[in-house]
Amino acid sequence: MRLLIVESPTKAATLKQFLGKDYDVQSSFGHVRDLPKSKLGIDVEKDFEPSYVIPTKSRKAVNVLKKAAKEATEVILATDEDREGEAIAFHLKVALELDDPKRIVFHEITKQAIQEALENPRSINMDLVDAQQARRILDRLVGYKLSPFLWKKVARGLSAGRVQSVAMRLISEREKEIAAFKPEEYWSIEADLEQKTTKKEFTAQLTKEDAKALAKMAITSEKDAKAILTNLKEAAYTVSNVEIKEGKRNPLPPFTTSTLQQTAWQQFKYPARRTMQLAQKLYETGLITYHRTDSFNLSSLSLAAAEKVITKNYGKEYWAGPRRFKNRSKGAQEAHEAIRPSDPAKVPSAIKLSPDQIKLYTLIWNRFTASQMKEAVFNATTIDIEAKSYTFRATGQILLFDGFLKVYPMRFEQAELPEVKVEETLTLNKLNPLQHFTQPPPRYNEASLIKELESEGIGRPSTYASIISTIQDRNYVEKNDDKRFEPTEIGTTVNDLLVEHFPSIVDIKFTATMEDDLDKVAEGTTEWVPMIQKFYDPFAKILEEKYEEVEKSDVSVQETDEKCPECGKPLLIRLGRFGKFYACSGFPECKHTAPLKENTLGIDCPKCKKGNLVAKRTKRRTTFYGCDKYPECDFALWDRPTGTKCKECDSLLIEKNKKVQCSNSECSSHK
DNA sequence: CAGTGAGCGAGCTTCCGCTTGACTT
Repeated sequence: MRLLIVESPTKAATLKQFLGKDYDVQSSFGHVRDLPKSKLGIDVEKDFEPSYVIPTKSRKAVNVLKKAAKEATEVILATDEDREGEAIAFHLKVALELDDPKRIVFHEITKQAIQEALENPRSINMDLVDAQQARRILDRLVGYKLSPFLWKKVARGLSAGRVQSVAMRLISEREKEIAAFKPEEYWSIEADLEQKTTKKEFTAQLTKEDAKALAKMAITSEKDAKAILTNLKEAAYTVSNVEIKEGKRNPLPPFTTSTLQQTAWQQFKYPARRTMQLAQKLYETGLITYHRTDSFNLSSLSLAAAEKVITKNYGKEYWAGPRRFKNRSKGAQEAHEAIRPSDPAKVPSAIKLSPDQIKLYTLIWNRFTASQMKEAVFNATTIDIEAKSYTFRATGQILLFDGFLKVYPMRFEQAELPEVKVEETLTLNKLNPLQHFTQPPPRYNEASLIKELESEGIGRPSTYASIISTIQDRNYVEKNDDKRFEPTEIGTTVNDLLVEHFPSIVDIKFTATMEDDLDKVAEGTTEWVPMIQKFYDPFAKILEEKYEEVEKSDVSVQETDEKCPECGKPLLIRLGRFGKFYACSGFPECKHTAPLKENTLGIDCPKCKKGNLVAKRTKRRTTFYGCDKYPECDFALWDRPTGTKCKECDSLLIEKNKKVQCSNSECSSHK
């Protein structure tokens, strides 16, 4: 019996079917050894020697694997072919006390690919393992050195890291751009025109004055726009150019983790976490390929299956021939295929699952199938019309062949234009001046943040969802009513502090530079210890200086003119983990605290009559409304009070599911 | 349904990336 170890139990089960009775196939459930959670675990004085432990979570898997290894004639490590996979193989070797395990890799789960892999074993690539160790150690040093700095200088429980701090910075900087943004007025002018012979109407946009493009015409006020309208009085509208071109639109590549998360957000508003939970189920059920991937690769088998499905369901003219896509994103490791249906012949309508799972499977199936379908073809018409010194332009497009759009619809605005000839004059029905204002850049949502992180090579498919959780768990950001991220006070404070004092760490390019260095380690051209040393020495020195230089009171304490209602000493505004609050300067003798006035609702507490109601959060981040005199008064409501009282019982009215009702469940008007 | 702060000492918070359940809402 030979033992073959992979990372995922689902993959193990699939492989078992291919390998038969002579093989025991087990899974490691990811990494099996890691740095200890409760301390740094790196001896910075001794060439950054790491002390790895087997986390309690991995203990069970390691025991099972140890036993299986003892019974096996041979152990084959078949973890993923990337940095992390190689490191898992190495840690398995150590944890299972293996002498000379075979190391194999395969990219497809087919009989042939597995056979080939088994015939070409190699040993563990220690350069690649070292690159992973360097990555792990650097992340630990940054995270476990900077976080305690924040505890000391801002508030306990905060955190910083190579990835999360840059994600936070993106959000923070976007907010600053929005705050600094000054909208500028501009105008456009459109002409409603009509062909004299057919009476067909269409609209054209003013694009030029003489040869000057619209942007340079600087129509920045109603006065400017009106001046043009005056100039155009009694002008003749003559067609000066007609151009008809055939356009093509190509399908998008199949999904990777990041594009699946983005699209599921755009189409269904699923948070990344939810998408991953659903995808996990689909993967375990055997319906889709592995869902944590950055690769667009498609196996030959899947391409052959796509041909069959497309010709059968849509006709031969919809089959594009096998289409392959290249990944251009930074830091892609491509250990897996793209996310696609395991068996494209399983059309979504034949699947029996929960509605949410079907929705996601359908999306994955459509995207994959469309990626192998013919491009959409359309006619694009451009008509230029001259009126005095001005040029107007009308554009239209007509779909000639839907191609992949049949399966994966994308925005396509069909617009038909009349058949006009050069020098033909048109009737002007109306000129419409339209006022616009330039818009600030939009705040990030889950989709746009993941997109930005991926394009900078920050984070990995397995971590995008957790990055989003982390910055919310730390109260650094909140989702607004549009589900877009806004920084909190504590988030802004931490970001500004890191940007000011540790600019190189929270530099958006930091990860890209690190990856270049890691590549050199993986190639064997650089040693990992000097690489880390070169980073750590200046970092440790700056950190030491900053412990001296930065004063906590400058960061998180503000003085006020107000007096403590309990003891009369001056009140301070302190910044804690959950935002700003009033605190007595006489602490610890006086323990008075209160929420900021601007956070209260301006509604008196109906129970103690002294307090004011304020929105608060539970530990699970759900909002409730309580008395600001807590703990003296424990009045609280789940739903937002309107500020008016019930006519029947004098209790507060609340807003529930967009309807107003009485907060008193005993009251006859409760419902 | 409810936190946060100071300073003394204890003990604890914290990173990223690989993988699933075992928990409870």
